[in-house]
Amino acid sequence: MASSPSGALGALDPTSDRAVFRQIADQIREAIDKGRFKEGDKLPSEAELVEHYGVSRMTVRNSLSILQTEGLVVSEHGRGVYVRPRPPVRRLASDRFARRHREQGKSAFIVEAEAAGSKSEVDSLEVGEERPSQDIAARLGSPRRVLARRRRYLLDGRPVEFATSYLPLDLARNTPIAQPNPGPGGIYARLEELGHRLDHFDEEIKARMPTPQEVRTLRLASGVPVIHLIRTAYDTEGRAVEVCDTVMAADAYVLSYRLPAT
Amino acid sequence: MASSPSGALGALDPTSDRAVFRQIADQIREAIDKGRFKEGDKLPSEAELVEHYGVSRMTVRNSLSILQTEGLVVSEHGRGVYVRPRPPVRRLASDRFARRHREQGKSAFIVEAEAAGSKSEVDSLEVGEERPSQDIAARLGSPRRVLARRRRYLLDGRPVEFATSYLPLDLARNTPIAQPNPGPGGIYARLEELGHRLDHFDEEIKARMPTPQEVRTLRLASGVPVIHLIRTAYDTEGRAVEVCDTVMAADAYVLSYRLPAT
DNA sequence: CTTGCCCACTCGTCTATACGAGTATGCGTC
DNA sequence: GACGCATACTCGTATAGACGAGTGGGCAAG
Repeated sequence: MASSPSGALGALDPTSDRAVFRQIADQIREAIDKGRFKEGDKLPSEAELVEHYGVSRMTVRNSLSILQTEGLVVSEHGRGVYVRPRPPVRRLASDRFARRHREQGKSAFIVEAEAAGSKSEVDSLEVGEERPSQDIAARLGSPRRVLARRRRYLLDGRPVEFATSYLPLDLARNTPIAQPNPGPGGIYARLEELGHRLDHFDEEIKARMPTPQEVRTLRLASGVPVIHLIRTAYDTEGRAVEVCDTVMAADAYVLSYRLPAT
Repeated sequence: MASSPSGALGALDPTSDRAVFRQIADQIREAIDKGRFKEGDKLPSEAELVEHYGVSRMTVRNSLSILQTEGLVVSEHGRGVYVRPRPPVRRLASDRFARRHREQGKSAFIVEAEAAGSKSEVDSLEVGEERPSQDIAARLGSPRRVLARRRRYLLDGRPVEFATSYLPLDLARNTPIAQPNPGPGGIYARLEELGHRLDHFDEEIKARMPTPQEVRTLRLASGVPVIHLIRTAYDTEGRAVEVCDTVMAADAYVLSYRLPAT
C-alpha cells in the first residue's frame, strides 16, 4: 500500500469533530514535517487525494489551500503541488552600514551576496524628484519635495527586496546622489563628502502579508510574508538626511542585530 | 443605489481575463483602502454579494478567502465578515534591556505596556529543566541540559507574544533564576548578581506564517504572520549565558533599533 | 532524426445545491 | 421585567459536475 502516491498519508477519523478538510491538511502537514515529503517533492495530485480519502475535489482543494497559505506548499498549474523549497537566506547584520564597509566601492548588497557565494543584481533603478508621503515627510523634517531612489534587488535571479531611499531635495539636488550610480561607497559615502557626517541609524521593523503589488514585484509565493524595514539616517547635527523604505521577501532574510548591554 | 449594502462596490468587467473572484476581491480591497469600508465595519453578507455580482456563493467565498489571507478582513461565524481592526502596536526599542531599565523591579514587558497605557499580564509561566534542541544547544555552547523558562504575554487581554528563555543548568540551578519569579530586574539582574556581567545581546529576526499551534496560542487571525526573534545574551567573558526564543504576533509589534554609524 | 500535433494529466475557475452551526432578535410566556 | 424559545440570518462544510488552461510525453508525419 505504501507504493501508492498517497502512501505517506493515513485515513480520516469519522468520529472526530474536526472538519474533514482540516484533517486532510493536518495529515499532509505532518507528512511534510516528518520528512515523508521532502522539499521540492510532488504531493499526490488532487485526483489521487480525492481517491485516497473518498471526498470531493473541492474538499481536497480546500485542504491544499490551507497548506498554501501556511507557506508549506506551492501549486504549479498543469504540473502539480510541491513542497515549497526553502530559498537560500540572506543575513543582514546590523553593522552593514559601518563606515569601514563603505571603502570598497561596491554596494553593500552585492558585496554581501558575493561573500555568500550568490549572484546578485540590482534592476529597475529609478531616480527622481517627488512629493513625499506624510510618513516619509515627517521622518525627514517635512520637506516639500524629496529625491527618491528606487531599486529592486535580485539574488540568483530571484527578486528578494525592493527599496526606496528618500532624501531632502536641498541636500541631494545636483549632487552625485541624484545620479543613478552615485559612485563608490554609495549615497552614504557621498553624504559624508558633502559634510553630513553620519551619526546613527534608526531602523523600524514590521512584518505583514504583502499587497498584491508586492506579490508581483517580488514574485512571492502565497503564504510568504514581507518584512518592512524603514531606516532613517541621522547626521552628527541630528538632522535626518535619508529615509530608506525597504520591503523584503521574509523567506529570504534573517535580520541580525548586536546590542550593547549597557 | 448607494443605499444598498453593496453600494460601495462596482460591477464586474466581463471582458477582463482576470478571474471573477479576483475582480470581486480587488473591488472589496479597493473599497477598504479608500475608506469606503472602515476598520471594524461589516462587509455585505455573502448572500448580498451573490446578489450584487450575480455569481455563485462559492465564488464570493473564494474572494473573501483571498482578503482573509491578506489579513484585510476577518469572518465571524454567524455574524458576518468585518474589516480587520488594527490592534494597538507595541514598540520594542533596542535599549529595552539596558541596565538602567533593570532597576525598577518590574519586568520590561509590564513597564513598557503601562507606559503606553495598556494593561498587560504574563500567564502560563513554566520553569523546568530539559534537554535543549540542537539549535539552542549550539547557541549556548552545547550544554547537555538547560533551564527553560516559558511564558506568554497578554496586552489588554490579547495574547501577543510567547517566549522561552534557555540558560545553561550549571549557571541557573539553585538560583533565583530557577524560581517562577526571579525577583526585581528579572533574570538579567540575577545573572549580573551571580557575577555574569552582561556585555551584549545578539538578536536574530525572521518573519513567517504561524504554525497551527502558534495560531492557537496567540489566537491569531488568518493572514497575520509572526515575528520570530532569537536573542542570545553574552557576558563580558564572551560566554553565552541565555538564549531567549520569542514568537510575536506581527500585527502587534514594531521593532525599533538604533545603530551607530561608525 | 526532427517537427508538430494530439492526448492525458494537472491545477484553475465556476455553478448549483444541501445541510450544519453560531448569533441575534423578537415575541410570548411566566 | 426576566426568561426561554422560535426564527431568520450569518458563515462553515461538503458534494457533484462542468469546462478552461498549462504541461509534458508519445506518436505520426515529414
